[in-house]
Amino acid sequence: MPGNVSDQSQLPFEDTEPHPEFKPRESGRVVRVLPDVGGIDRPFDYLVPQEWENDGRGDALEVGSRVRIPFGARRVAGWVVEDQVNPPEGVNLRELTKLSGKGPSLEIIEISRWASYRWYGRVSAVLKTASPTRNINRLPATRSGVPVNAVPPSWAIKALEEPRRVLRMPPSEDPLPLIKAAVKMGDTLVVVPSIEMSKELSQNLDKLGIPVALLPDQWAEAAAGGVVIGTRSAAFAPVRKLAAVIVLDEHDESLKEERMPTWHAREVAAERADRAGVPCVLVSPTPSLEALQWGELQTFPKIDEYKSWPEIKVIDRRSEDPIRTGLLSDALVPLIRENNTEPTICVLNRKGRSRLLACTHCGELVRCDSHQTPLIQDEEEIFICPIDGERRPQVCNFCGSTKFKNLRAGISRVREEIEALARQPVIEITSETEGDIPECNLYVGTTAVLNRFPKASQVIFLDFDQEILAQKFRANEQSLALLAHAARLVGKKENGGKLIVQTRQPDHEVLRAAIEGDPDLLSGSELQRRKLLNLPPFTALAKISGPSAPIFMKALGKPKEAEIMGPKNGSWLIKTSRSEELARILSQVERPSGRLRIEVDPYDV
DNA sequence: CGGACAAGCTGA
DNA sequence: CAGCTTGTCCGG
Repeated sequence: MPGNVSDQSQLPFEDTEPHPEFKPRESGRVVRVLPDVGGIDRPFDYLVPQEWENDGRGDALEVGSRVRIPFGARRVAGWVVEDQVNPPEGVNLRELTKLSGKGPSLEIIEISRWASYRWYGRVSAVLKTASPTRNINRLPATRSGVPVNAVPPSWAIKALEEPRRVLRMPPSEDPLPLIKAAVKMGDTLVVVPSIEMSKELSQNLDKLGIPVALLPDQWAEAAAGGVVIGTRSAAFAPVRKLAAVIVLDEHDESLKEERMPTWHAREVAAERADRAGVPCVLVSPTPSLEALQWGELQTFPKIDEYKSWPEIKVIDRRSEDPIRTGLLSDALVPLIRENNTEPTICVLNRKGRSRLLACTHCGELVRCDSHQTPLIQDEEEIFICPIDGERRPQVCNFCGSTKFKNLRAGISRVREEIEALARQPVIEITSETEGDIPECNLYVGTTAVLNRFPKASQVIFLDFDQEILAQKFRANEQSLALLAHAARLVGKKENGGKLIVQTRQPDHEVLRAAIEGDPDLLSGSELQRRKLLNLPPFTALAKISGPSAPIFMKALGKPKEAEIMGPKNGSWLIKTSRSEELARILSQVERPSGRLRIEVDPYDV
């Protein structure tokens, strides 16, 4: 993970120096307010109403306070970002309208400004995530200093001894001892990738008598002090006196914000720890290359790690006849007919009834006229463009035939096939599946299916080559992380759970790493590969897209520190050797009006 | 972002 | 030229 952006001179708006010899003018106290309005990234000065100084609101008003302000013709919310400022000459100051409540502290405002510079975006967008969801006027009693009786295991103590620690924790190991060890040190921030994990953790800590503020709902409790747990946005959570920072499953993609600025919770959390001078532990069964670059790796004994990964059964499909067997090999049949106490989960990363169709008559692929992308077969008789949702009847564009064969089966069809082969009901689950899932022995779904079950007796990857051959530069890393995720559902080797992987590349390093329970088998070669190809974490990337992208790129010119690629499908890539350089180059361009998306550190190019 | 105001387009 | 759309500017 790239280092800190220490040069603060480029930050979105200038801090004026504190004013030791500040003289209150007759006109009264003036604060600088950043409006909570999309598209605005500049603070404005306001007068604090005279009566506020008498009724206590003046004392409550501080940097970070949420206020309402008159702004042009309307009233909007905003954050006080500076107190007791000397406004520029010749502006007619207006008065604050309302003190709405507490907001992010100066520390959080500063980290927000850093993040908006580091990932190119508006400060107000970040401050929004850092703010409570409802108005908070007073804080509850503090939960700091709750005694923790348990003696932490030595690995947990060791993990917290290093300022920048990467803890490779085997898939089925419990992170709770680490959190307890951190809580012994003081107020701790724990960032996790999913709501489910944050809830489970907070319940487990509650059981131990350690109360937890669960973000984003319990902002006030967090600000009062104690242990704070939450998903991505919790990287900006208030913590009273930060003593340690822990990021669980730091490799998980959901820790990255999708909207602009595209900040990564792992890096924000690490930066906070760094600024506070407290230890930061990034935990993962399969640490990201970014993390390995950033800190000191700590692992469990090899034998423990090996035992924590489940048994992995590889079904080598190279010798099979793909026409006859399709996605389901003969070796799979007895496995899906099994009945266990926990369900069997089949994973296939495809959506829709069918993903790739060809005309049986002329062999032409079914594609969208405007996007050239393969159309999805939805209900019978209809093709749908995955990009704009345009519908088209099932007629070949070239020869008018109405018969098609599917070259790659989608989930719906596979479900039917599995059901026939397994002789028992199968339920399909995708990311769109909502609500309670009926009880069943066999499920099939996209990778989203893994998030729906805490346990499984076996997880079957129907087409693992789809994962390892994906045209993404992180495909290998993501594939191993996927196996680690599944490994958690089926448990350790001694629990008897199994992962079953159908592949034509049984010797692939991703599979070898999982089989041996040794992520080093992948990360070593992966680091080399990335270095050779000049990819992150050895370089920094930004993807520029949107209608205003051409204007932005024109204004950017050709900086000599950057390599510019594109345009490809209307978007450009900017590559520099370091993220500091990238942030500096981007910040020097005047932002054009109109829609523009700048994705710094994209997961995929 | 959204309002205010200005400049361009349309229809009678 | 009213009535409407589209564009540009600006907010303390």
